[in-house]
Amino acid sequence: MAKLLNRRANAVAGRELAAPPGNDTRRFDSAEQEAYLNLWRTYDRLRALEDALFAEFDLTAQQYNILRLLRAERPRGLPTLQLAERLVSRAPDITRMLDKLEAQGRIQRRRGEEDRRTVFAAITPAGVALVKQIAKPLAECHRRQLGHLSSADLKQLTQLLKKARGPHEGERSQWR
Amino acid sequence: MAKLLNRRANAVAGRELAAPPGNDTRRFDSAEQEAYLNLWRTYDRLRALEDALFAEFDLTAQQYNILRLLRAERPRGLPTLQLAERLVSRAPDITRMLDKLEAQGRIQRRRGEEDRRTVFAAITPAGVALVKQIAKPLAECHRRQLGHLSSADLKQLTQLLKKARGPHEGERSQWR
DNA sequence: GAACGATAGTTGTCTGGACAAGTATTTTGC
DNA sequence: GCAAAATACTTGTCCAGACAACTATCGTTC
Repeated sequence: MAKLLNRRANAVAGRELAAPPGNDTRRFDSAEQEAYLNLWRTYDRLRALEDALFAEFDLTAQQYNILRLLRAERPRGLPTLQLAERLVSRAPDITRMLDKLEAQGRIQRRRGEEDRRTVFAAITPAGVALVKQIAKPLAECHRRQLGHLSSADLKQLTQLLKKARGPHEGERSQWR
Repeated sequence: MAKLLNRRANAVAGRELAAPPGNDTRRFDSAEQEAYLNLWRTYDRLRALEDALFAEFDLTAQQYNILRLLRAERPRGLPTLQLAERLVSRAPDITRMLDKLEAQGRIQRRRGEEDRRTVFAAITPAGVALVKQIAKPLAECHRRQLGHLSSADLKQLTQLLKKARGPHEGERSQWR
């Protein structure tokens, strides 16, 4: 796009908003804003890759994460709201997400026996099979997403991301 | 959450999935996956803060970004699709987003004169006033989001995020 | 042990995002 | 210079996510 972008940059030059050129922060109001918008953008780009893969299996990223968590909790499963807490992003519609997975035969639900308010969700053999089937293409997808980063970069990125959200994780969060 | 998490960790211990403990990667299949899920989670947490702020002004984050971009392109504005390209995350429904902003009096639209297929969107004085009004609380929000990171951490995080999405930005992207 | 509040999900309903098909205008090929 | 292809949106329609109100069950209090 070199050409197009340059044209645009020129078009803007000389306007009141002009900021010190050669400064990467010129389009941003602060370093915090720049970091946040880059976070958003990077998430959006990488997410698009995953979404395309999951779509092939008629699944969403959140649904896959539910199956992943339930596979680790076999065979008992987890109560609905505990499951929701562990998901990557908050899910006020956890009930309906589980409805769909159940309709697809990928999970099962049953009332808790001690506490009849709770509903345990557990992965079915079909669900496990699906997770297995996705494993390899998903690993390849992760490599396409981030495989170009060195191991050190990956580690550092992960650390910085944790540090960035640190103050915003609840005390009880699984993500602390 | 220390207590709760430990309780759960114990509950899981001894199950088939048990992995080398003391290893931060234990819940993940690869370093790439760990980085990606941390990206997703961090985005989700920080985003929640911004959303709450924008909601006070009856605005979404995407809408604000539209106004921000248009303010930088005063007074001419931008053709609809060029605007969509520059947004942080892709927006197939750019038309309706602009519909709403127009209905709220925050932008104006007019047909292009040279090319009557294009529609230029430009920010109105009311839109500019709104952006100004939000500026201060938003800057505070950004400080709450990421103000706990050092300047060096912020810079490094931004750099790593750019590097991470590098191969996934189109040639013509504004975000290269 | 009945009443009140807390907990665990579920359902109603609205908004926003996604894909695809449709319309108006311009550019291209011959 | 006209038909066909490309461009720049717009509209139809569906599905996912969000908040709030609702139901069922449990714990607590007196």
